[in-house]
Amino acid sequence: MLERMRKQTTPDNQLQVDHPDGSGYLPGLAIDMVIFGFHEKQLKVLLLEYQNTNLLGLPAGFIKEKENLNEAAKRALTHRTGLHNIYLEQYYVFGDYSRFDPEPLRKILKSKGMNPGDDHWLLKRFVSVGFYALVDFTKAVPSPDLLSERCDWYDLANLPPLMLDHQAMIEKALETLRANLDRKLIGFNLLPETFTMGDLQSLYETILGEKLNRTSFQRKILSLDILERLEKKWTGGAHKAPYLYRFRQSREVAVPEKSFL
Amino acid sequence: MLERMRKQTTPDNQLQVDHPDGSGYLPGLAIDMVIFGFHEKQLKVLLLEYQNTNLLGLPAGFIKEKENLNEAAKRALTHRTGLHNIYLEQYYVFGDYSRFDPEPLRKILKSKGMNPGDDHWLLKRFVSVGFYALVDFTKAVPSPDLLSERCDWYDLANLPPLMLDHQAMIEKALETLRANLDRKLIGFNLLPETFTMGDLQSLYETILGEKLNRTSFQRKILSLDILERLEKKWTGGAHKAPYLYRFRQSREVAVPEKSFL
DNA sequence: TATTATTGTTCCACTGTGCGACAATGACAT
DNA sequence: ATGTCATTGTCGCACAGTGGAACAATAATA
Repeated sequence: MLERMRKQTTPDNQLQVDHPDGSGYLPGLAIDMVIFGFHEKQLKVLLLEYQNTNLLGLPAGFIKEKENLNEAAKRALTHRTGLHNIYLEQYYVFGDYSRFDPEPLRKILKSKGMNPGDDHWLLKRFVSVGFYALVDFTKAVPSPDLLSERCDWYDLANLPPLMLDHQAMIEKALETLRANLDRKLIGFNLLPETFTMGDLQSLYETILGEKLNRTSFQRKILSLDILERLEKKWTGGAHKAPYLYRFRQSREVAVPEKSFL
Repeated sequence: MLERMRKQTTPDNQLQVDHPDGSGYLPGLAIDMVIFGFHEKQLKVLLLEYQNTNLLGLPAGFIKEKENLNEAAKRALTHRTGLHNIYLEQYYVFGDYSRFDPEPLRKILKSKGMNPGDDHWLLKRFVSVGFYALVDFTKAVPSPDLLSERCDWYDLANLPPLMLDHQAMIEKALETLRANLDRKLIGFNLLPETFTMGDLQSLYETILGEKLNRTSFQRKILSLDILERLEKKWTGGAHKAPYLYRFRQSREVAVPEKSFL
């Protein structure tokens, strides 16, 4: 009984960085994750900071020899955010040879007191599968991995310089999110469980990068019959209090739709 | 002068199948291609047939150590169809461990007179990047690869049993094509250079799997202002001859659009 | 109690779509 | 030649969906 209760989620951060051949993982294949959040009308991205290197980059992951690719991505996502059951989707494979540049990783490993040879598995060419995830900013608890010092949210609109091609990876993820936003109902994954119509609209406006008509937006969203209206919210604002809504469907599944905006 | 004229497209089929470690290629990573064609109101897929094995499968490819992933896919596509400048897009990475099954490949290698050991590189686990391509059926010249006996078109609506998870790969490719069809203008890549409005409509109907209204379809497509009307066609049919149209834009680039159907 | 900002809702003009109608046409049969 | 027939190009109309103005309701503040 007690054993069962004490049982922790495996830390599973036991990446064999010091083992030069990376045994146990598929060689040459990595996962890079763009984890989106939304807070104060701004899109956020979760980034890792590596100590003493001035380097910032996307959370990454590797695939175990007998593990599913998508499971490996879920695993990495859970470790960075503490969250389960998150909207997560492959969006592109970054496979250009020109991506290959071992220097940032070498710098990071050295900062960890290692002196990896040129044949260290982390310094070889990687093809990287890009995933993006949509999380509830208020629930995520960012935590760094073995190689990094900090894990924190950054404003998407104001990103610092990133290592390798991570900037381009984020841009492509945002493109994909934009394209999917009006075909699937995935936006809700970025909001807390209850929200106002204004919250939802400003989320859509931020992602799409354009103003939307207030009445049309409200009418369209409500006509989809996916929201449940709750009691009034009482904001601190000097104005009529808006209703709170809750998303009806399981927040996981994307409802296939004709473009609805 | 003559040398230049005689110069052939590199056969480049020199896959080192007999070399047990597959040197020169990225390990554990493959490309599988769903090549779509359209003929007589039917969607077609290009499949490879392996002699004496009763096995059918999708054209595949591997990535050279210093090659871009997308270039490797282009290379494979060109070798199977003889065509350059074809619409080609990544659509999903198949990375489940359960895909791993060396038996079909072993059978194929044996049929080629080889007796590969369990550690032969082609018998290891592969993660496969799925691409789909849209080609002009009338221009493609299917040709098999080193391991296969024949390369031919098959009716998508009536597929024979396929090896591994290739059936699911095709289904997912079709889903993606469907979703993209009304956001980008990629359908034209499946038609010859000139076509009638009826051809175009039946292409859309076949891909989407539903009847479309004739007058609305015509009005919508023409309003996009992407077609050039040519002289009349004269069909053998006992009815009014339809106009021929030609796609204006480069047939390569997908025009981003709000969903237009 | 008045003011102010925001929200919920209604209304109306405009656009786009589904669909029926009809004339035009090209091949074939008679 | 003439009539038949299937298909195509085009028009018109009813209907639905959208953008945007307008207005009343309301919650905090002055």
